[in-house]
Amino acid sequence: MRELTKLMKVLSDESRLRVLNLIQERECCVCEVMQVMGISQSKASRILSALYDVGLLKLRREGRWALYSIDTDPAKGYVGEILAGIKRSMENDSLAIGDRERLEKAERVGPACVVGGCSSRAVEQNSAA
Amino acid sequence: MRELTKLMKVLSDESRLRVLNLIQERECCVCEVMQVMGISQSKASRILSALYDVGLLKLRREGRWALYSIDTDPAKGYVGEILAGIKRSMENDSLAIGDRERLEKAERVGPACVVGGCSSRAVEQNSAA
DNA sequence: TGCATATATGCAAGTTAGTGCATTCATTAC
DNA sequence: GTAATGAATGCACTAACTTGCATATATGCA
Repeated sequence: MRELTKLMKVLSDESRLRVLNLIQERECCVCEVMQVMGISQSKASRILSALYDVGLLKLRREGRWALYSIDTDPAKGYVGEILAGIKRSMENDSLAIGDRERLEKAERVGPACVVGGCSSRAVEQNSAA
Repeated sequence: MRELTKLMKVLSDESRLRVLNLIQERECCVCEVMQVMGISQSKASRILSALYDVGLLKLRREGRWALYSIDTDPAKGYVGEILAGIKRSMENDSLAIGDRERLEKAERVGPACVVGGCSSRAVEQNSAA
């Protein structure tokens, strides 16, 4: 029960749901997440850590990059069921669609670029959807 | 997205998940929920209201009683998917099992009894599960 | 060895959420 | 009508969460 509560708590934040949506699309590094969502590096890192801590993501290190992807542990079928529901609800969501589109164009350039403001196109939106 | 976030927020609290578990079992009134969970009347009412507000429950009035049950709106299939996952995770949870067992013995006696302490057997537990 | 880059984290401030108490509302019975 | 009962809610307080800023850690490269 504690485990379920923790899982649901992590999934109760819009930013985290949006990031989950990205990673359900493909493996991402921290800098890609911050690019696409237009958020700070610390925020992106914390979101990924939170999703990781409850077992939703797995981490693969490649050089300096931390690459996160969905951890499909077959032992916990109920998690997959919940994730499937979330994914389904985001299929037609305009905000989620926009994020996925930006993800296609995202490059693994590192956070420095974003700090400089070159990716200001992807400012965090007030979720009109 | 806002809608999904609101839903997940409501489902991110242990007490609310436990109540959901009860109502997935059968229709409940406020006083039954407070009996089974050993919580205050205002807390029980607020939990049910929260679940109701996001569309998870429907309300039926019978005399002085407010009877809540799962609202299975077919329009939002993703909600059913998430609920199914939650239900599945609670099937083998000891805390949820205990709640369901107490629900079998619960009577619709009204909150006055609980305040007096006659149902003190069902004190809220610190979720050992 | 030293510097640059990608990520993680301690701390502090602001915000939000959960809960008990008391009160109010709504329905029924007298 | 009034009283009683089940449920809902305003208020105040505490706890928990979120986030930005600054800093620390870790890896790669010269």
